[in-house]
Amino acid sequence: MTVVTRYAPSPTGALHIGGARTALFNWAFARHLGGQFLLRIEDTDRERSTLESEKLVLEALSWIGLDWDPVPGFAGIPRQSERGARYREAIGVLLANGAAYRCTCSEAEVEAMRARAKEKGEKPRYDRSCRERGIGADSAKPFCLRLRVPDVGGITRWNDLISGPAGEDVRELDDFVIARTDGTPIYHFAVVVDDHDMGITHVVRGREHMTSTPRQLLIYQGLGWEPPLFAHVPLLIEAGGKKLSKRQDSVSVQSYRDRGFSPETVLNYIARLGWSHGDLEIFSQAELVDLFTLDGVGSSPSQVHDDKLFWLSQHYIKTLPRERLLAHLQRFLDAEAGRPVPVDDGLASLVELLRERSKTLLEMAQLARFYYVDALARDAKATAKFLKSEIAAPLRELRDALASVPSWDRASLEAAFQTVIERHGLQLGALAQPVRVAITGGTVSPPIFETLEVLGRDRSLARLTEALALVH
RNA sequence: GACCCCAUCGUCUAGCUUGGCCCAGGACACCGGCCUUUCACGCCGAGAACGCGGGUUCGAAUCCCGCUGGGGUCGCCA
Repeated sequence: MTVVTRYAPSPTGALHIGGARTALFNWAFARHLGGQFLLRIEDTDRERSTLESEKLVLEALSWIGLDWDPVPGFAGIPRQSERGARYREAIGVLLANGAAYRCTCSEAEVEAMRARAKEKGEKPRYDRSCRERGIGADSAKPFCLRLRVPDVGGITRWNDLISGPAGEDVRELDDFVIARTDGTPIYHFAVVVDDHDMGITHVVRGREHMTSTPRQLLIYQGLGWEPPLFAHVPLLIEAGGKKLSKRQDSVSVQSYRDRGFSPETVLNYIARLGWSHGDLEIFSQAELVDLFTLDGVGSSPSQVHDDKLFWLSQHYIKTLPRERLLAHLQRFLDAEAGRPVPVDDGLASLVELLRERSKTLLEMAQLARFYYVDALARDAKATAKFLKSEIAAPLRELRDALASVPSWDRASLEAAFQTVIERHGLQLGALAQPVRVAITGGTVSPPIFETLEVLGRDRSLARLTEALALVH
């Protein structure tokens, strides 16, 4: 049997990391087994769904490296908003076989019922008053459709692929609405029809859907369909312990990207949130496909915490192939400079030197600033501390020595420094720091010789001269 | 409130199915040290957890019960 999974976002905002992780698990699970991974847009809530959100979500998914398969029988990605006729058809089946009935209770009435139940210390629910009234399609009052939940028959059960045996007594369920007064289906109903029509074999989704599984099972039953297998993934929670909210921009995939994390980093990070494979920490996309199984998924919720994220980020910055790193970096370079920054050999070499010094792409672009910026802004504190009058003479001598160095390479630069520090009885650091401030504007950079080498003779000399004027 | 779920270092987790190899392993973070022209990287080292209480057993992180704590769900939202 071919495994078919799906991710079904509702396009009501950016994709957050929890959604991305659910998508990843579905994707990796399917790919590992050589199956299909499908996408579906759940936009039955017309008020909140937008095309921009949809685009954002799709973009985020491909950004972390997920791809999806075409859905047989559908042109493009299925969207619930376009499946009205199919839902009506399925509703007709339920009505015909008595699994659903019409209810004319108003919202106010239902609310009152719930309040009453709550007072009695019961679960708030609909009291089934329309159940046996046999209301027809010709009813004068507007009606919605409710599922007739069997009142005998005990417990709905399924073997959750992550939680193990699960189920709920049907007496806990009320006759829930499956179609609104306007005839449009409610989520639970649409999901069942969609999953069935798309041939989904495994539903891998967040734990928050656990309690609605019995209801969906009942719908499958009413329709006479075989339900898929379910796997409920533990929730992702924020540092405070609460469920990640959809409205939190800080955890959107987009914002991780903007903070300078590579897609490799984000993918690896979310993979390890709730899933593990022994002691391994680093996983490429291919390794994930290779190793991902549902029994690697834990059963308790995980906090989203930045510590490991930074470590992973630097790991990938250190190890990514140059081309890929530069491709990731480009947008940060451009943003920092406020114009397109061409990556020449010097900048490429600088990036190599910066790999071990940058935790994020953003940080890397900032550290490289001195290279691609026209007018260097020198840090005031650093200037005050290192460009002092006593360094004027050595600095001037160094500049002159550098000006006449035979070739601009590490060895020659080092020789020039050596001569100056020996004459003045200085430690290398005593001269290197002022030079660093002179040519980079700050106290932090790659080793001084490499930095000079990368900057080139003309610019280095010019900046040294500039700095000499600032000596006080 | 009702129902459901969860519970190992600060964080992510291994171990739990098939009790002993676990006075609990790895990783991140933190702290200390080494290296060092700044910052990093790297290397070495330290501290740090089985929520509590009962069982069962020769033996429990692992099995059972209770408690506590945390979370999720109870919509004509998805």
